[in-house]
Amino acid sequence: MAHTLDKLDRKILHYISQNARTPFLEIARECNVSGAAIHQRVQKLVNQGVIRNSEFVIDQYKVGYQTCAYIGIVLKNNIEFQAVVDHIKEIPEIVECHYTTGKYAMFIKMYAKDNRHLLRLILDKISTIPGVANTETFQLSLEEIFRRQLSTFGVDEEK
Amino acid sequence: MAHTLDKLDRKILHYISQNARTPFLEIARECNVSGAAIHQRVQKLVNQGVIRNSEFVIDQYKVGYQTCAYIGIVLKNNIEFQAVVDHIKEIPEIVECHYTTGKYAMFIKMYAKDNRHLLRLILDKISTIPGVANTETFQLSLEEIFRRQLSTFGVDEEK
DNA sequence: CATGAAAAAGATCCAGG
DNA sequence: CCTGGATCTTTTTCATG
Repeated sequence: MAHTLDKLDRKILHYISQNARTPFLEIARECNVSGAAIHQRVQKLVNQGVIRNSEFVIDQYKVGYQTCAYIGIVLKNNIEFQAVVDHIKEIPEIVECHYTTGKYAMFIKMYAKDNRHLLRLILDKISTIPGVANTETFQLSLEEIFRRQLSTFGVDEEK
Repeated sequence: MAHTLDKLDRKILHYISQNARTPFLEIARECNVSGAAIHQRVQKLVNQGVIRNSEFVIDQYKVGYQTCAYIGIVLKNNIEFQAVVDHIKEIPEIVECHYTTGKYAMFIKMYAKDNRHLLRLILDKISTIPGVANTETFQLSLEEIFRRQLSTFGVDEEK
């Protein structure tokens, strides 16, 4: 299940997970291997699915989305999750969707332009999905304290 | 505050937010402009802070982190947030940290290798931070339903 | 699996409109 | 703010150890 990553793999992940445009040759120099080696390793990691994709991270606040919230969703009894997920997926403002154990059936992360927009999305788009019993909103303050990627890639597995 | 993005800016953001290694020349072809134009636009977006950074997205499950949780944190009265944040930042398994309004003072996202590790992190690392009154954990199921970036960049602002 | 060298593709710079 | 072209950098391929 968990892939075995050696030191070089982890070093590569460390660099490219912080900056997807780091030149492979630069990583190669840091690691004292050839550029081709980095290229082959990255290729392998992509094939193994360890690397999912790459993306430029956009500052949502600067493109007009001033509000963000986590929302816990409680479902009615005997509801088929997948049907609800299908509806969730149709709402572009929702950027993450997870199943949870405990209090809520699902947990989502959603952006909105402002508080009014947030309320409209919850009342008009989410609460009206068949099967949704109720929701609880945890509104995040405008200031995101930090956001980063996990950087302790499989430390302790092998050497 | 919110930057005005025209159609071309949005198209560029659309492509590079899905794949940070999309060649600019390819985007240029799609948009019927020169490669230099894309280059200049991206530069501008970076300078404006609309583009924050780029990253390769790692599959945490494949590198040994089987568990993920959102955790709401309640603080004791009269606690200085920053001191708590400083402690939070020291825990590498925590990948997001936000202030929240309402029930909790803060909301974090944290990865762990397994349930035992998760519990250890909560009890030994988080609960012991001076000022933390209590925490509530929403454990996410192993299967992340989806995760994507917001793709409706400032739609409706200008043309 | 790594290497170095060669070929192909892309990024960056710049003068000009 | 765009363009085309020159130039420099990076990626990718491949034969070899």
